[in-house]
Amino acid sequence: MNIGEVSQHTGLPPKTIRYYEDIGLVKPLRDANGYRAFRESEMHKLAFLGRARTLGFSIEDCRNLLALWEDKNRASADVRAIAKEHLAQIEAKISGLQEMRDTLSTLVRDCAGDDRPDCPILKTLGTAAAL
Amino acid sequence: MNIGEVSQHTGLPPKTIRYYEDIGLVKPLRDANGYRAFRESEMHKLAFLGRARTLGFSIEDCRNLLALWEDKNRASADVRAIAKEHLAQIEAKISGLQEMRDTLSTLVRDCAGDDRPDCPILKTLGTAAAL
DNA sequence: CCTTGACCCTCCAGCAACTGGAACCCCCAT
DNA sequence: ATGGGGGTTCCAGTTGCTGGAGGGTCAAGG
Repeated sequence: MNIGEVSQHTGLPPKTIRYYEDIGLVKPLRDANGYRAFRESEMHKLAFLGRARTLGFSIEDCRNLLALWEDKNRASADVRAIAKEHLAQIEAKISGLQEMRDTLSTLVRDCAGDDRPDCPILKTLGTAAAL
Repeated sequence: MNIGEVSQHTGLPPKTIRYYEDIGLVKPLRDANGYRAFRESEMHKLAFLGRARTLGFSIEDCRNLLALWEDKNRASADVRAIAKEHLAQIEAKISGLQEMRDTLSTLVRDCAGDDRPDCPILKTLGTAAAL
């Protein structure tokens, strides 16, 4: 399978697939002409990676998850630990963003948004320690 | 004021302050010895920047907000537009993360997390199209 | 006067995870 | 042979800093 076909099947752009090869996540064979030749198994790995990435796992997490995926003797606890840690990070990120959102939406609500120069948003950014 | 003092007052690391000068957000004077000499106004700008950044505004947004802040004739509508746009992006990010969280927490919940190799997390990553 | 330590300076490299572009090769159809 | 749509490599840029090397400056203490 050429890179284009793999790209279609996995939804990953060719650039990304090449990048994943660069950093050692997949190791496709090569045709005589130098084209990458992906086996089914490589494609499945890439699909796996795509899904793990949409769940927000870092590349390093993906590398570990992939190794566990390939390891028939792995303990599910290992996988779970990675996922839990990641989940905690996501939750932290969510609450950080929610705080931002709350502050910002208050500011936006209080801002007339007209032609006058008076603006609570700038006022807050200029003086508030309450951020 | 030297950079260290400004750093203390604003909470921004010196490296960051130098970086902000690099990209033209502040323009401190220089002492004879080459040290940056910040005026009050520069420090206020940096404090402003720090707060805008904790609200998640991009550097480019900050640049615009700063210009508006300095412009006594600005219309609050301009500021509000930037803030609203940013708010929308934050909300998009939050809901993306919430989706991740929901999927992940289901997976983590369903994973025994013991010594056995059977793991619903890897199973899902390996096969699910439902991501 | 010299040293020590805490400042400060510049410049270069690197992080994450790609993405864009240049310059080139390859293969098939017309 | 020519055109178009693959593929290849390598280099640079993105965002917003951060770390480190290698060096100058300043104030205090011996």
